[in-house]
Amino acid sequence: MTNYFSELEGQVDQVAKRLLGCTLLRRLDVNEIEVKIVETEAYHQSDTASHSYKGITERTKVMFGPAGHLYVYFTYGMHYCCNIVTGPEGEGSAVLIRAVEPLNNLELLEKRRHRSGVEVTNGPAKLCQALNISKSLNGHNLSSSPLQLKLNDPLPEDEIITSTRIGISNAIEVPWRFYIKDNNYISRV
DNA sequence: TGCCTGATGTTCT
DNA sequence: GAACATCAGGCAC
Repeated sequence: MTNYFSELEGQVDQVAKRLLGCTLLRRLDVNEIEVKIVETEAYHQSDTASHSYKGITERTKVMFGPAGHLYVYFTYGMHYCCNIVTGPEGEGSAVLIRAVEPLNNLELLEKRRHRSGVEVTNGPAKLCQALNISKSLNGHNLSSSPLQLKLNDPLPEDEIITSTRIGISNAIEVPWRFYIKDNNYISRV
């Protein structure tokens, strides 16, 4: 039996697509929150826009670790973003979770965000705030509580839209952003 | 409705 | 010392 996350060890852009439609289980106190991943972006060490491009540092070492772990970084002085580490150990690749769709406990998430509707989780820093993901979860193994990844059946190709990434200044032409067709929670069109 | 900018800290040069 | 995988509020149109 191979590792539960052996599917995450493939090409990072393929894994980014594979993660669409999968479920994240977040345990907050007594609540078990489920969200569906609806938008992702792939990052790889061969790619100038990636944190791992310049090699292993104290910050990026998690990206070079085994697949199925969480890479959380702090940015712009006030925001956290979370990535799922992919690829074989020693390769610096990860998938940024850009947007999720809440499947339960919506009121709790709205309360945490002081916002309602799609504004609760339609951005990488927004979903981290909603799910209380911060640096303490950096390097966390996603096969265990309090944050677990459930691999659902892969989505059919025609449900997935591919585009270039957003919010970055390098390698903006690389088409490594993926999202679910006709979903309200994607961050920008 | 849509652009512009301030907030704010970590990381790297 | 500058850049940064962002967000939300404010102001102009």
